[in-house]
Amino acid sequence: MRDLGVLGKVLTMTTSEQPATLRERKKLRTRQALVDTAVTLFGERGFDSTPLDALLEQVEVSRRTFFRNFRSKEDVALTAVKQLWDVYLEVLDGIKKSGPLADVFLDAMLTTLERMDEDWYRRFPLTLRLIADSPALDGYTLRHCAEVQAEIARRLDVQSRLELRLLIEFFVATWRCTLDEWLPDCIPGELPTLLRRSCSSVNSALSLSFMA
Amino acid sequence: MRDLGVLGKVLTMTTSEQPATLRERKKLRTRQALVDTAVTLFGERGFDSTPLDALLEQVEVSRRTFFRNFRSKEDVALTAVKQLWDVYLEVLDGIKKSGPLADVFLDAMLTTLERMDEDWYRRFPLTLRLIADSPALDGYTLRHCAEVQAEIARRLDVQSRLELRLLIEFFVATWRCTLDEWLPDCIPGELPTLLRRSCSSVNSALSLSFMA
DNA sequence: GAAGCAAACGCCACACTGTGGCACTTTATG
DNA sequence: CATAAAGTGCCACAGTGTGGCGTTTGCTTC
Repeated sequence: MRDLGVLGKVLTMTTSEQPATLRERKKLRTRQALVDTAVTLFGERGFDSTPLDALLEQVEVSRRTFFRNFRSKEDVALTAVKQLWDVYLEVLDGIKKSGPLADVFLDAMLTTLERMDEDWYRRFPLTLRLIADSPALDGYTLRHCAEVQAEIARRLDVQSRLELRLLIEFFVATWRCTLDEWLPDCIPGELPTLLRRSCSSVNSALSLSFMA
Repeated sequence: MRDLGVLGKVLTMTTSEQPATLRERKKLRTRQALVDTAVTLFGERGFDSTPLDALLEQVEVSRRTFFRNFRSKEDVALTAVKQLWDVYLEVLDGIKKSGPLADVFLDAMLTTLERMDEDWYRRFPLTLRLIADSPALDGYTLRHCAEVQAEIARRLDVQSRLELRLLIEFFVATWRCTLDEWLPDCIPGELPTLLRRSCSSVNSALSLSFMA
């Protein structure tokens, strides 16, 4: 529970395992409060222009406690993003077997999207808007993606490391492009459709030419 | 000269246009000193563990002056990266005409690499090592890449925006993979070779499968 | 249930980054 | 030479993130 790492589970909300001890439940409750309040508060007042103290005041926690749970102001804002990739890595471990890797990556994401619960689908779009409005948050997110990509590569075993690295980069890039298309409306049911479309556009994208 | 934007020319070292006025030459001299000292100083003591004051003290500039020239500590460290993309955008404007876009992107980068001077090939590897050692710097770099990508997309005109966006993402991702392969030795002459190899691996990467 | 223990918390002080105000110096210009 | 403008330095401040340390709170064992 002292993980706090960029990888590794951040909040155990997806598997809904209730911690036995009261202490851990309390701790988890304040973390949840911080996450929820952060997304809404930053959404109202803007991430960059909202001091961390405003969040701490509202949730009534000291700064010391906050930084024991999150490594930075960006960290708490991006919880939804981290949760997605945590689940994705779990899913990938479960289903990686055979066939084209590109399909495996896509299927894993589709499965991941099915696993996320309603609350996540409420917070995730809010988080995406925060990212779109704050370059600092965007940089932090991209960095997180890079670490996830390295983790994916670490768990797979193929002939060419370069080609594996490239494929992972392409898949995550495609995912991010898909999110940009999803962003305006953010209808949960459309996300898998958009992702499939993006993936099926990859080949024509590579052979793209100038307009006539 | 008051640009300071993430895009747009940072230092006019590539085209070597001497500013007429003494004032501008002075200013440029301090900027050069800051850039040079930053790369070496951060290289010796580490980016994260070197306070900005150490740099200011060595160059003998006040903090106020520094922040008039650079927008952040990361900014001055990444000058070489920014210069590369500045030149790339220039080159792209000059040669974009017809044929497959993927080839255009690759050719533009090869031309760009030819245009960079010896001093840049000295500073760029140092900068890459700084990035590899500092997550904060890495995030900043990725964010800069994203802005460059948006700028490239803005300057081109093709049928499908999504496919264009994808292709640009893929190219830049390929470039970053190439840099990782180049990093250990950093022999200038090998960079074009490695880049060509990465680009020619794209298709096989997309059809990658698990090991037998 | 009481004593003891460990985890979590709050408070305080500090280092570092980045910004704004204002006075002072230097350079360009008439 | 005088004046305006650009550049600089100094000072103070807001915000983020860290470490020390005493105190509270929940857990454990008798």
